[in-house]
Amino acid sequence: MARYLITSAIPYINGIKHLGNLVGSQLPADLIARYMRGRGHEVLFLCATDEHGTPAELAAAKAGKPVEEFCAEMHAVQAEIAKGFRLSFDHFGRSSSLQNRNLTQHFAGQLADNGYITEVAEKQVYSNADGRFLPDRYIEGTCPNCGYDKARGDQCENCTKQLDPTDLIEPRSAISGSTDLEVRETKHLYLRQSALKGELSAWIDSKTDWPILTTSIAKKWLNDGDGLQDRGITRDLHWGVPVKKGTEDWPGMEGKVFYVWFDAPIEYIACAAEWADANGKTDADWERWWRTDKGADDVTYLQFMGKDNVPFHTLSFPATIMGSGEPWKLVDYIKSFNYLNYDGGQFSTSQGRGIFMDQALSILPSDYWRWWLLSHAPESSDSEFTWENFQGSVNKDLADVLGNLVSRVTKFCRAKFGETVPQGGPTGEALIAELTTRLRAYEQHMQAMEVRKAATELRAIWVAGNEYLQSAAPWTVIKTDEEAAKGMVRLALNLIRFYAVISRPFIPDAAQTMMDAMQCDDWTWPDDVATALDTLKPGHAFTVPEVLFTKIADEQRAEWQARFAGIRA
RNA sequence: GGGCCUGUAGCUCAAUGGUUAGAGCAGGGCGCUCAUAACGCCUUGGUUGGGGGUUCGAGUCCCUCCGGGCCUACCA
Repeated sequence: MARYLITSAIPYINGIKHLGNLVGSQLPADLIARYMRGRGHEVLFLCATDEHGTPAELAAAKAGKPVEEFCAEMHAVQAEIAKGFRLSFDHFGRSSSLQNRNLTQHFAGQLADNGYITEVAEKQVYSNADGRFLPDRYIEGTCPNCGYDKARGDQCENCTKQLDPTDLIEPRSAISGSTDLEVRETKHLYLRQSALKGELSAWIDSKTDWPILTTSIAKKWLNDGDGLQDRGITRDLHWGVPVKKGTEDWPGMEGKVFYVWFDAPIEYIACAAEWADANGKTDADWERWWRTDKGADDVTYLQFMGKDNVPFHTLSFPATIMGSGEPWKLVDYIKSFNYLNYDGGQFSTSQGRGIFMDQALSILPSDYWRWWLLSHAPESSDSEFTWENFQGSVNKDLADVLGNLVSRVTKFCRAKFGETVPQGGPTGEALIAELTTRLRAYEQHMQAMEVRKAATELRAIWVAGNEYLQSAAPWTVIKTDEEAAKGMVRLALNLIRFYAVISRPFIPDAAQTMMDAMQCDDWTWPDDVATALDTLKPGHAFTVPEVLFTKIADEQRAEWQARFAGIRA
């Protein structure tokens, strides 16, 4: 038995995420977590909400609530939706937790002690009307290059020219519209990533099996221009982890907080501590997942994220760990994803375009979404959601191939032999051979985290069941050889339980329904297919389940297509 | 501007430089009647974005052009 630490990129607190966010991190992480558990491995699967930063402050203000209250509410909302999608986190934490505050301050202190922190005085735009410093992109004005009047302080969206906020003509606050802006000097802490460049490069170079998407982004940042740059890790905000050097005050840093991207990955660690605290466990219980000097040597650590998160996970966070000089576990494999597009354009949180997680669950059960999203995961390039494709996949794969198989087997048996597994002769050698080959391929794809290929193989395994029934034809055989027909049906009933076990990572609810119908609770992974298909013995009672998957009708599809075309209400 | 990814059948995708470029869906035909009008079998469909090059051999490697996308360090 191996041990797997699995983390999903932590979703930002601000609002409900769309299906593109889901398929890029939480969902594939859940797939692998469930699979590894199914294989009998010890798994700690962690996720959290990323709560600090300017957008959270602004959203809270807009909602007329204290930011702490806003975040607590949104965390509860996201936790509920995660449950709805059956995301099997061992703990769903919060980056604003006390554990993360302490740990973030601890790391900063370690980094400072080891000489990896420098203080930099810089000039930044301050808005008197808003009473806050403005990040570059929160300043708008006219582009000096093309004259576009909604250019942002970091870049003009119209002509794509990179800008400095002071370049803008007639700059104004994007928050209040105020033009009462001034440039102030402020001091910030920088993480000296440049001093760790060699170590980071060697580490990245050693990861030859990582997705190209992951390593190419890391190498770009390492080698582009002057190489890896130091990064500011503090901000002039109220909402965040107060800047401290361990437990000591940090002179000159009063009133400042750490940058969200400094404390967010540390939450992966703090979340394990939250998990321990929430479950009456000791420090040793979580440290054995994270400290290589306290038992984490045999842990394999897998991270899942969208491509926009890659620089922070390949460089900044590892730099934090390396620079601490402490034996924290570094990630072993980073699975990164491209983006999911929606009907010819992008999913957009700000424009409310596409399907959001709560909306998805309001129209169809989670398994429908899980299956489509995972079997179309944007692994090698951006992929595209269309309602036609979704309807086709769900109806064909889930309803026709798998759902109908369960129906035909259980109903045939009930009609001919009653609701118990019949006694019959041996059968199905060819099927067992095929399933064995395909199951091994499925396992390899899951181990390699090739999500699409795993889904394809799983579907082929379902199809094999229909092929078997069609060629065995118990409905014909029963007329001349009842014993043989009974053997076929017994095998087919066992096939349902077998499918429940191996399909559970993709479609946990349907798997549970299938298992319940077989009145069984044996989720043992089928290392030997022949043995697995002999689990339900003659005389074992079963029930005919409700239809596993209802098909999506054309009218429904058209209605949803229209409903989600425009702006989110 | 720079870097990276990507372009393969109507659609969604496969193919360590090595047989005749393969699957699923959609389309066509046949079979079956247990089943959610479901299932199975057979089948149509390709100048691998264009052009050039390297090689005994290129979807794959190189150059170039065209299209799509992402990143470019103070959003997260």
